[in-house]
Amino acid sequence: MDAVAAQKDTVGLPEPCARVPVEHADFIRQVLDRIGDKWTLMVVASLHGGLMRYKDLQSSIPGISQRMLSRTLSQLHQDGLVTRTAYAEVPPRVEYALTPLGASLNDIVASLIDWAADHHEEIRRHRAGTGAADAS
Amino acid sequence: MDAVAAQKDTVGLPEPCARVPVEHADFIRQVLDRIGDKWTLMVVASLHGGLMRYKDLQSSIPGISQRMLSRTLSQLHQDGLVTRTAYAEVPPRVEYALTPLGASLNDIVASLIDWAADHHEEIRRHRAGTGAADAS
DNA sequence: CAGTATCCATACAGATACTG
DNA sequence: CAGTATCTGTATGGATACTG
Repeated sequence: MDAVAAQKDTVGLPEPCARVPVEHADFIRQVLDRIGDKWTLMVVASLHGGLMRYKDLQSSIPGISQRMLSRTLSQLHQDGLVTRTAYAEVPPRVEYALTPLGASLNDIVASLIDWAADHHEEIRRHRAGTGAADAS
Repeated sequence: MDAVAAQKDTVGLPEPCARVPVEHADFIRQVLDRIGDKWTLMVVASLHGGLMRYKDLQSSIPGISQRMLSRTLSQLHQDGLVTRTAYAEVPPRVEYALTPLGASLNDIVASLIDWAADHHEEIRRHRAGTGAADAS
């Protein structure tokens, strides 16, 4: 019945929720825009083990192209999340690694990946039949 | 001969890291594709307080359009992350809320927002001058 | 109020080719 | 090996109009 709405009305946000919901959405927006692209989190996740070279990263991330890897790496470097060490030697070698800042993000990324690993089946089940009988 | 033969090892991850890096990238990919859009995390974050109606959500998330809100909500509902309760009455009222699954994701989203709030200044500093002092 | 459908702009992303 | 430039396709996302 209609009693479901009795638990809490005033759908706005009159409560003193200390969280940062959407009021300060500006920097959330910025962070989301940065990490919300197709590869950033993958690269960060790949870097969790330590130093990695350009080609190793590319090998590590199946479908990524040079362009996307370079772009992502540049953004990450610009934002101070990864370090870039270039050895201007005969065989060019460039190594990337997470900065402490990047590592802190990686911690959350790891949580996200963990969550994905833990719930992707459930999501797929729901996607097949949204709370209803199986459709396939 | 050059030292190209060195690529036989270390491209993968020789360490016994129990994490799920990029080997099972398929479902990570799926989850990232879903939450990696422009609004999903914002909507989830907005729903953290409990039940919310369509219009309230729209008011809560500044720049979102009907299309994007509907889309995002549909995806979320399809994936079983939010519940949709429609009262097909004279004044159409539809309420959305996070499911336990959605709430578990919201926990990570909260961490992400917290991280963003905590480090966005640092990121901006780096973006202004990448590791070096700004001269301009 | 809630939501969908259409049209349109752009940003994202991939393939290729080229350079250091 | 590492990385950039160009060209192009596609998905994302926004404005508007319309329906239940």
